[in-house]
Amino acid sequence: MARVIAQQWVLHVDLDQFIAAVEVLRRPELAGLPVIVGGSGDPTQRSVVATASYEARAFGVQSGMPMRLAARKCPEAMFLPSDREAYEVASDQVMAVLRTFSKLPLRVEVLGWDEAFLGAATDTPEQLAKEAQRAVFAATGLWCSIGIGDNVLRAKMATDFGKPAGVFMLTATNWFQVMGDRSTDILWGIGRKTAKRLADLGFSRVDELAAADPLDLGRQVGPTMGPRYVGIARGQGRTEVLDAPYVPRSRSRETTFQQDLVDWPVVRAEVEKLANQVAADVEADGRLAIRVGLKVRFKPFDTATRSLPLAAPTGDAGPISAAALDLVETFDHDRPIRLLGVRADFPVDRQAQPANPSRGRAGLGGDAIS
DNA sequence: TCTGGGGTCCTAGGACCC
DNA sequence: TCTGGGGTCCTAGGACCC
Repeated sequence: MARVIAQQWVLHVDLDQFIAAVEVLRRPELAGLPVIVGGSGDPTQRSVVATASYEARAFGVQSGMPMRLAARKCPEAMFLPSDREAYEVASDQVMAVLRTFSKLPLRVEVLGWDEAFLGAATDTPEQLAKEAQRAVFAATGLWCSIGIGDNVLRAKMATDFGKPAGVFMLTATNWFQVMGDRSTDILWGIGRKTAKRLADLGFSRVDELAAADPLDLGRQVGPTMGPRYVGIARGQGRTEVLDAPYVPRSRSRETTFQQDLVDWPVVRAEVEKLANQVAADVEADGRLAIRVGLKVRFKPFDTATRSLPLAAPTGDAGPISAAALDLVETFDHDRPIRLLGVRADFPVDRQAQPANPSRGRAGLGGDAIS
């Protein structure tokens, strides 16, 4: 008798209102109330909403929204400061559960604090998803939603339909039925700007973009991006879950000042501070930087960046901050500064496979685009 | 827009070279 | 100087994601 091989599935695990949920866990009296987390917790300061609880979202508060605006929409909310360390601890617990809860061999690809792909060969993916939800809740008190797909893109897109605390499956079979008439900007990798550009070219809906000729679109938006957008609209994506460790391409630190900087010696001092932090991060990675970049955001909100190769690869604060200070002199000294940022780049190893392509831009690939 | 911080990747244009 | 035709590298900016 032929041995039946279980089907390969991708599960996308996404914690529900993660940051707000972690805050409510340690302050149970906040349960059921509108909670908004971001910045220092003072909604009159320059910052944005990191996460709003479902109760706060009912008032129109969303992630990424300026805190001042959130405070206007929902003045009775509890405003809390963002506490990275607490979220990292909670995230590590969740990822540890995902690596161990099942007897099946699983691949785990971490996408961020509150997201991961699971790769598994099973004929009962819904059952596996529910086991994962129960295991995460039992260990951490946090609920997650899970999207199941035949590749990473479909799994990722499925999750939103399962929220909160549910499971949803999206495959080649129901992709167009579920997604076809939606606007392209809900797709992973297509944002507001690109959706507008595509709409101007006649592709507003997912099914319209999916029917486009990849090479034609490539001529209009670039040879890489054209075929990629069409592939995304068709629901195509990588089928393997990559559990290789994440290898950063760069390290950066930036600060938005509560009052714009106008005093150049202060600007230099802030750049040096940031450069020293970046150098410490580089050193902690045990790697050598080859290039340093400086980002300057002027009043009101226009941003410029400049960068310089280092004379020799280094992890030392001396040359990194010297390069950042050289760069700062090339900018306009007469304009108030809202933000400063320093970045160090590592060499790109063209041999190495992207260690974790789902960080940053959408990590697609896999299926050929025909 | 009142618009954070930490990342990744792609593209266009200029510089440079033969 | 009335100024070729690539190829490649570097840089800044833009778009996107969590």
